[in-house]
Amino acid sequence: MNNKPIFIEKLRSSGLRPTRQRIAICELLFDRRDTFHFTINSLNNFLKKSTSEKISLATIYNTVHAFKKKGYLKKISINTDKCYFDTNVSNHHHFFDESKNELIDLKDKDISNLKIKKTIPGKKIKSIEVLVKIANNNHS
Amino acid sequence: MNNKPIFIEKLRSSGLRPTRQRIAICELLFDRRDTFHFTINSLNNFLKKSTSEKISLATIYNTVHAFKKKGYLKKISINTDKCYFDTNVSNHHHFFDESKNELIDLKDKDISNLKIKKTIPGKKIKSIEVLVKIANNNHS
DNA sequence: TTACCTGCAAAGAGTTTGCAGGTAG
DNA sequence: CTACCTGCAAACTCTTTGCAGGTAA
Repeated sequence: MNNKPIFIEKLRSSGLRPTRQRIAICELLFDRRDTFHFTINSLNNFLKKSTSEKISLATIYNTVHAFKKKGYLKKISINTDKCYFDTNVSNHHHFFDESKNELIDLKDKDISNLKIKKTIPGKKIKSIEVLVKIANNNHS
Repeated sequence: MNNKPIFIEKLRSSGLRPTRQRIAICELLFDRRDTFHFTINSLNNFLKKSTSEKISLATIYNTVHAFKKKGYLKKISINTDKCYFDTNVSNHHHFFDESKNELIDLKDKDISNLKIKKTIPGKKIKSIEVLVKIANNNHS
């Protein structure tokens, strides 16, 4: 499919100029049905394969951060030293497969209804994230 | 209170030599009723205040990692670029106060019973962590 | 005495920044 | 033409490592 015009419009309407690099990143990230999880480094590798032209690391950082600021991407925390990003910005949870260092989406319905019973005066809840770490059965 | 002999014994029984530095770190981390949350950097700052002698950063890293390996500390993930550690190694969850960049413990009873309904063949659950981000009411 | 530990400084990994040249509008 | 964007390299932050000297047992 060719969604390039859609991405150009998406960028433009966000106040981001639709440069070749940004369009290539959009195509890689958003031209798919499933959620896409990545680190800057893995994104760089994917881009090397999908685009003939080289996109500098700095540009990838810039673009990912711009997309995050625009709400197109979400940052996810794991006890790993890398930042993971997720193209699924809706409220959802994750499996983290420690055997493969890979994130898997969990839908809301995959988790029993979650209620936080404690409140802190003057503070409001911004988000609730559940991270379920998994590993191969034969793992120690 | 003076629990130094207890810490010396704790270290020794873990196969760690009870050096001045390690004892000072033990006293700061474990000589308290409450859970203590810290980053390497904040620990360094606390140590500067609590101990007259300087403890090098490398030693703090070594010691914290040794303690983590021994199960005395736990690493916690947050969408922040720093590593947080927790002296409460039991299974529990956290508030992360984005206004103060501060962790607060959530007891199991503070959260409704959590069930993961999805399974992945060949994988088993290693841990379940809930992170509830909070911020001041007046925050944007 | 010997194995282990500490402190320093250098090296690494991941990320950010400054700036000159390039490009969209 | 002008503001914005890219690529490079240098800088930065956090963490790890190598090694010489110090310390526990």
